[in-house]
Parts: sequence; C-alpha cells; structure tokens
Amino acid sequence: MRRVTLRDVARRAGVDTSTASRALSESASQVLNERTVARVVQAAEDLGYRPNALARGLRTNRTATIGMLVPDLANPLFWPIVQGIEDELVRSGYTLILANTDNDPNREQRATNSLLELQIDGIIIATRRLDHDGTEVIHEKSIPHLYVVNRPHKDVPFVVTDEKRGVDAVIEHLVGLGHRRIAHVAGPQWLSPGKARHDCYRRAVRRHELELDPKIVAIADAFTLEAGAKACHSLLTAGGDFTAIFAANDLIAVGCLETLKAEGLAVPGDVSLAGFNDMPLVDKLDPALTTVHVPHHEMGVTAARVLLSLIEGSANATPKVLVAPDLIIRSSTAKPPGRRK
Amino acid sequence: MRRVTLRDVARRAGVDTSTASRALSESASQVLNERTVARVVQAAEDLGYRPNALARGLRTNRTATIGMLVPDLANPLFWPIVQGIEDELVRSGYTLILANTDNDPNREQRATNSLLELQIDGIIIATRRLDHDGTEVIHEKSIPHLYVVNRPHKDVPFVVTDEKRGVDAVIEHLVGLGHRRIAHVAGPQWLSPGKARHDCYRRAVRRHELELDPKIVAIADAFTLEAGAKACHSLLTAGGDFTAIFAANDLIAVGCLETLKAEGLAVPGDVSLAGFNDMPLVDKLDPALTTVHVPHHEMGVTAARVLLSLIEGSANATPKVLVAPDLIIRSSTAKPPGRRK
DNA sequence: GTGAAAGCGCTAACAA
DNA sequence: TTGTTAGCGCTTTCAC
Repeated sequence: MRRVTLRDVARRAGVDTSTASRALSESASQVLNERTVARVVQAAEDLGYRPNALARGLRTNRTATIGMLVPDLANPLFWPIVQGIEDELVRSGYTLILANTDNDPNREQRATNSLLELQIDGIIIATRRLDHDGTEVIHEKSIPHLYVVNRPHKDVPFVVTDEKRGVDAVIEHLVGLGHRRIAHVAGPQWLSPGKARHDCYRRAVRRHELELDPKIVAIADAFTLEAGAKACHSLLTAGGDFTAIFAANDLIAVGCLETLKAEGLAVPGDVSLAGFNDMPLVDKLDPALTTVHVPHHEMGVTAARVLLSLIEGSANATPKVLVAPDLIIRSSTAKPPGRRK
Repeated sequence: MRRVTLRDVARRAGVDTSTASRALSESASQVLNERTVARVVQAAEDLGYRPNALARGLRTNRTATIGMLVPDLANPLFWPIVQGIEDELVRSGYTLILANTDNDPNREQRATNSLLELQIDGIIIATRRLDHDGTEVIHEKSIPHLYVVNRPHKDVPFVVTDEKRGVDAVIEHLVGLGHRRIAHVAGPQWLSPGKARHDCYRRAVRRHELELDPKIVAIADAFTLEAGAKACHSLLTAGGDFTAIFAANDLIAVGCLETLKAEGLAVPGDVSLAGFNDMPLVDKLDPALTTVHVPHHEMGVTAARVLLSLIEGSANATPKVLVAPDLIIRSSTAKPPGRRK
C-alpha cells in the first residue's frame, strides 16, 4: 500500500500534476476552470490524498512549523504558556515542535540544531539560564525568534513577565502591612528569574528605606520545595531578624512554609509569606498563599502572535512586551506581630 | 546570506556531493579515505553546515520525528508523561512534535492530519475521549502508533495506567479502615478514566459485598475542582449515607474537600477522602490527600521505548503495558466515625 | 486555463 | 575509494 502522491491524484483526474497542485491550493485554484478544480478535489478525496509537508517545505522554504525550547517541562509554570502558544499557532495553521532542554547547555545546543534542521519558520525560546550558548546560532541565522518568560539580554525580541512590577507589588503590600524587615529566599542566581527577583527585591527594599541585611537573604539551590525548605532553614539559623519572607517562587514559598511550621512559627501570625507565580493549589494550602499571579496562558498567546507577525514581517524589528503580573492577596500575609519574633 | 548546502561543503572540500554526504554519515564514512572524511568534516564546520532534514526525509522516508496527540495541555497529568517521552526520544535522536486537541474531535482530526503530513515516523496518542474518530486514519495508515494513559479499544498497542489496581487499592484501604458506605464522585463518563474508575469502583464495591447505592454516586461534569465541588454538593443533598468518598481524580477530590469543609464536615473525622493521580501539592493540603500515585514520567519513558521498538520492528505486533500505580496513604483517610454521620 | 520542465537538498544504487 | 545519476513529492516559472 504505497503512499498517495499528487501524481496519483492528477492521473485520476486526468490532468497534469501542476494543475492538480493548483487545484488544491486555495489561491492558485482561482485561476482554474471550476470543473477541473472539482474533478481534482474529488480525486484527492477518493484517494485519501494527504500532501507531503516535506516536499512542500523543501520547495517553498516554508514549513508552517514553529520550534520551542523549554528549559523544564516538569515546571508547572510552562504548561499554560505552551498551551497558549499552541492554541494560537494552530489557529494560524502552524504546528508546534517542542524541545526540552533541562537547562542543560548540551541539550540546548542539540535541540536548537534539531529545530533548525527541521527548517522551522520561527522559534520561541524559554531558556532561563543567563548564559545560553546553545542559542547564539539562532541570532546569527536571523531566523525569526522570540524569548518568552525571561530574556537573556536587553536587545532581543521578547514577551516576558514584568518582574519588577510583581516584586514591587509584594514588597509594597508587606510594607503597607507594617513590615520593616522583609527576608528574601531567592532562587538560583544563574537562572534569570532568580537573579531578576533578587535584584528587584534589593532595589525595592532600598527604595522603601529598609535595611538591606544579608542575614535575611538566603539563596535556594533550585526552584523547588526542598531547596526552599533548606534555604528557609539557613535563614532561621543565620539569626537575622524578620517578620516576612518574600520567596522567589511558589514552590520555594511552600518549602518555607514547611520549615516555618516545623520550627513552630505561625504563618502569618509570626511570619508573613509571599510567593510568585500563583501555581495550581497554592490557594488551597493552609494558609492560602499570597502570591504574584502571572497570566501565563495569555503570555503564550501573545508570544505566538508576536512571533507570527515577526515571520510575516509585519512587526517592527525587535518587539518587546512586558506582561503585567498581579498580586493576589490571600491569608499567608498579615500585619507583623506586636513585638519582634 | 544563503543557506549552506551539502553542495557548498562538497565544493569547498573538492569532492562530489555524494562523497560529502557519505563523509558526514556515521556509517557510510567508514568506507571512505580518512583524509577525505576529515577534509569534508572540516569544510562543513568552516561553513557552519547544517543538514536539511526536509530533503533528507523526503529522500529517506524517515524523519526522526514522533508526533504526540495530547487532549489537554492544561492538565498537569500529562506533563511528566510528555517529559518522559521527550527525554527518551531525544536519547535516540528523535524530536517530539506536540499537538493539543482540547478533547475536540475537530482539532483531533486536524492535528492528526498535520502530523501525518509532516511524515512523522510514529505517533503517541493520549486521547481520553472514548469515541475518537480523528485517529482512525492512523490505524488504516498502519503507521506505528501507541496509546498512552488510556486506550479506546482492547486491541491497540498501549502503555496505560492499571486503573483497576489503583481503584482496588483505594477501596481496599477504605474497607480495611472499616468503611462500609463508600461514595464515589466520578469524572465525566465520556472520558476514558472517568468511565474506567467508575466501573472499577462498582466492581470493587460489589466484590466487598457493600451496597451499591446510586444515591452515593455523583458524576462531575469535568475533572476540575469546581466540578468536583458541585458534584460533592449534590452528593450531600441526595441524602445518601456515606463515611468516605473516592474521588475520580485529585482535582475533584480537592473540590470535594472544599465542599465538605464548607458544610462543616471534618475530613477525615466525619468523612474520609481519597483521590487519584497524586498531583503536585496535594501532600501539602490540610489534610494531606490520600491518593493513587501514577508514575507518569516512567510511563512516558516506557511509551517512548515501546514506540521506538515498534518503529524498528523489534516489538511484537501489539505491545500492551499496564503501569502499576500505588496507593499513597496520607491523612485524609481514617476510620469512620463511631456512629453514622 | 493548462501543460512542460526545472529544481528545492539530499541519499543511494550503480559504475568506475 | 569516489563520482555519476536518478529521484523523493511538490511548486512555480514559462510557454502555449
């Protein structure tokens, strides 16, 4: 059972393959005799013809596929983004090719090569590493590309979270509640959100004229619950005085929550706690987590749109979009206790 | 800046394209003069040559890409599976092409076509709908394929959760605790896991010689928290007597938890509650949810392996793998209260 | 309105 | 050991 090709269709319709090709093309079929088109369409249907995207792509230099580099598929953060991207791409007839990089430079490199070899029409990069060699090629090749979630440099096209806005909202909220000593459990500093939120935290603290005490900053090894718990522990043993913790993301926050509870500290009675991302179920914890909600799905949709406009050449050179996150105040933050802990 | 082709490489190395092709092929290069190979490799590197996968695929009828149909990217359940699949495929030099179907027959159909047109070497189908017309073509085309998570019929290759084992473990656990009236909040019956778990529940109840009371079974419209909360509500108003609830998945379970709490019922004091899937954070809820852990990542890895063996023809006709889930007992289940609620 | 012909970039018989 | 040749399936000028 051989594959049905355009030649087979043409033969059955009694026309040349070029005519069959035209008949099956939305635009080119306009030029043809109606009856010819009908005959070809019928033949194609009878035979169960399905065009070969490889041959078409080879010929036209367009594949209607978009590649995406994801650092970590296990991170719930990326699901709605990928979904948003996929949703929007499908609406425009594109297919998404996904490549997981595990934040590993080697895999990043290889994945990038694979995508490029597949002659994708554009690429969306969700790397979080600050040094990402694997993607340089993309810039050189001048293939339409877009960074999402985070950006490595200033001068690349991107659709990213407005980290500053999110962090500022958290700190302002805590300061508004009366907190003066706000600790930070940062994420890994070699990952873009880890560094960005840490920087924003420091600037916000300074702006509010609070003391910038290294003893109330801990850095988690990873954006995980376990790393958060460990970092929170070191925060407690460092002996710094604090009444609130701003955690670099929700998983770290939940880790902190575990540690605080284990140490007999009440949240928010003794210590207020805020996270970042608003991942599923954090609103069902006890206490429900105050966090920064990032409209990830929307971000994905926007990213896809921007990339498509880049491909069609209808966008300005390097589009830059900041997606505004919003603080969701729940019950893990409250006024500081009357006296210092 | 034109794309670098094999011809360019060949020209620079002073050989024919066919020789260049051989030099760059792992196997065929064995036949060539070492120095020639070195020269070609050097030229390729100098020029930044990257093979065109389209041309290669057109020629060889192999693309080293695998398609995957996912019903719902928003469902956390699928991510570790996708990750497992991706991890394993990459190890074998394959690339994953993802298509989200939203459980929509139309999108399913279109996505299937797209994948087939891209000449994928195999396809993994994660549909949950019981009637899925969109994928018939795949069977006809006799392209290597594999169902994952759930299967539509008996006679397809699959790597799926052993639903029966999971449900039996839950019911046995509850019966062991002394529960005699175990309610079920089922998932949508047109989705495979919804129906399967419901069926298994009924069989298990019968096996334990408990009463099969329709008043203590409610069906949620969707596998969501909200639908679970609503269904739990209707369970309560139906007036059936029960001391435990087996929810068809974790989100439904959390919905039940909300409703029970709102109605002033203690979990597990008044009612025990168990879920299915062990999604992230359910162990941090209050109470921590007893649930069935499905090794999703491992399932993905297995699925990829099986599909690859199918592609290489080294597998038996229709491989069928049941992945064993395990009951994780946490604090949402306990002995029933002394007297009926 | 339709056909003829060329070629996208690659691989693999077949020759030499 | 290397080159010659053909062709994968499609689109698109160019000619009629």
